[in-house]
Amino acid sequence: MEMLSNASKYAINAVLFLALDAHKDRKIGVKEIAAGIDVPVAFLAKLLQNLSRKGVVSSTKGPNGGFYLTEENRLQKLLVVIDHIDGLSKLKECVLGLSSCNSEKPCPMHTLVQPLRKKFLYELSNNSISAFAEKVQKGETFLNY
Amino acid sequence: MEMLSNASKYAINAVLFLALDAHKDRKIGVKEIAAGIDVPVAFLAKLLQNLSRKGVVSSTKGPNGGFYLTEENRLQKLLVVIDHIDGLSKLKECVLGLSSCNSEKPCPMHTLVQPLRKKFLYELSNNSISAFAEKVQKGETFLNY
DNA sequence: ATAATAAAAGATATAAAGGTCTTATTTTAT
DNA sequence: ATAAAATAAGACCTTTATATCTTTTATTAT
Repeated sequence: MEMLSNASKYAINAVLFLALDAHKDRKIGVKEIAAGIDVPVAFLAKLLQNLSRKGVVSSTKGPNGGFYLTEENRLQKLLVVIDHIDGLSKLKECVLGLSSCNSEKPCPMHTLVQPLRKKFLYELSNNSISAFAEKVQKGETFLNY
Repeated sequence: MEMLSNASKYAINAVLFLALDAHKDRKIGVKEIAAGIDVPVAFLAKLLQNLSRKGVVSSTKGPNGGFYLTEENRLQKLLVVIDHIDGLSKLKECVLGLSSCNSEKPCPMHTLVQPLRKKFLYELSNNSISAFAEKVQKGETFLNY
């Protein structure tokens, strides 16, 4: 159940950090973000550049530039972050690596794992970045770096 | 939800293969196992040596030697295989990598992930190697390599 | 005893993930 | 226009996981 690469973890943390702290007129530089979420700055820069190219986050260069989220960005499901960084294939392959495993011919772990994965994917593909951020703003969940 | 390393996947496959096909008087060499489950033979040899040292599987050298499972081996929970290969720490750390995350101060993914992990760990720590193998023998699950 | 067989052990190689550093490029304020 | 600030891009380095190869040790059958 180590589900996410460091890359995806960092990216999700950064996106939620931006959702909470950044706005169109309050852009945040990668150094500040990296310091804020305690991850390697150059590595995070790469991830944010990727997400920016894919339209998951927004950015502008130059003085007072930085990363931020538009309304459109915020409405995206959290799963798109994982999708663009790690891809979803690993989340869907047989847990034992069997190519023949499926619901008709389930491997010995399939009936255990399949419902868990389904729940995981369902929640992350039905809740937006905003939705997760709001749970933090309401004090229901926490991001203490 | 890529939960297991290749090493753990290979090891589980090998252990279940042994549970199904090997006995005290029908030991199986690593070449045959690796061919049987379609994994790299030298890599699998290392894994089985580890598991043998830890008492998860049994082995004897020389002609007619090979790997097999004793009754004692078979009664162990499947989780011990993962534990000895990958360790369990990764299965228990915060999915977002936050050291401060716990049930009192849950991260935004904690309430989703925690029950899934709990279920996963519960089943693997309560069902023996035999139990998983029997589901295959009964035709309830499948191992088609 | 000896030869053959198979695991055990150790050294080495390759690939992928994680991470850093340097050089553009774009934007803004002066 | 120019300098400064920040992202973008590309090359590079390190570590871990994956995988292989060679040598040693133990066991068995002859």
